[in-house]
Amino acid sequence: MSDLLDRLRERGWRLTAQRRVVAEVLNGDHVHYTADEVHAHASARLPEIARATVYNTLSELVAIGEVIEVSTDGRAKRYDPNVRHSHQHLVCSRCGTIRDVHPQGDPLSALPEDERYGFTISDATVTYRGICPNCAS
Amino acid sequence: MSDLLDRLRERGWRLTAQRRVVAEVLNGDHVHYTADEVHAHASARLPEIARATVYNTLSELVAIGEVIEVSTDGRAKRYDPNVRHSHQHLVCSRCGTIRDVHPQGDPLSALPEDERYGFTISDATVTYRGICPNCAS
DNA sequence: TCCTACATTGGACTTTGTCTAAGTCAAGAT
DNA sequence: ATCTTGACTTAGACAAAGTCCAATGTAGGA
Ligand SMILES: [Mn+2]
Ligand SMILES: [Mn+2]
Ligand SMILES: [Zn+2]
Ligand SMILES: [Zn+2]
Repeated sequence: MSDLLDRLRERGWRLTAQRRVVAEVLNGDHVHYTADEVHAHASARLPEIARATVYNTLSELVAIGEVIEVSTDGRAKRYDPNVRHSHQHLVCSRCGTIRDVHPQGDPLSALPEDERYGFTISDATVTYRGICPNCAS
Repeated sequence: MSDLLDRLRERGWRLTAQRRVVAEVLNGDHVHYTADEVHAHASARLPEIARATVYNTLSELVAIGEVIEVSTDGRAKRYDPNVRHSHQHLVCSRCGTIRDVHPQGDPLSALPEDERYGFTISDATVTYRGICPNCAS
């Protein structure tokens, strides 16, 4: 569970107070915050941080590959610091809770050649949906 | 390739001029329009149709299961009249073109029991991403 | 310490979608 | 054929999520 902040320091990323708190918010397992949630958490530590800065920082983290953008529904995108192991997501249809999952096998190999339409395919993302134990009870 | 309009008539759906043109727009293979695109196409036939009516109609079509809502990116949702055969999507990362695909096997069986976190899983959607032949050349 | 290229800010703006109150109409009943 | 009525449509206000910009601030190298 290498810390996002550590990874950024190693890269020699220009480190401002704002970028630091954003990186600190994006830490832990199964973390999938929206930009607004990141802003809310960051504001607790650095009240004057601007919404635009959170968006800027998240976009840059995604661009350099240190954070993944996840859109599980048609709502706000979520930001995921778990880039170490490629993974997929399991989402509760009711409350929106998200868990990281690691399905076996390669979904890409399940797609027949005659259905590739000449595309150069680079990636397959899988989203599992269901009801979490909390919402079921 | 049963026509969406036919399916709606069979259901005894209240048929207005507005609903008719929306259903006519959502016809064909690999059709995945955004609400705005549906509105644009519908306006060509019925200029006074309101944006809200398009949204209302699409929501109802989704609710009764005659159209599927697809969100491949974090942008606008897309509406898909192909509900006959369950399918997945192949998306061009550059131009956004979408093709229907039918991968082999059940992605659900690839998810180990110990990674289900007590969820009752009902569905798995797969999105393949790559560059289409048009964008590659 | 100074400089400056890069980061931050607040607010306007855009895109996508929802909501409501008032007007219209499809289709069953007479 | 006309009436009736609940369902449908409309315009525009509103909301959520995200982008853009010109002015201002600052991290980090010289
Ligand atoms: Mn994740
Ligand atoms: Mn489709
Ligand atoms: Zn839940
Ligand atoms: Zn393309």
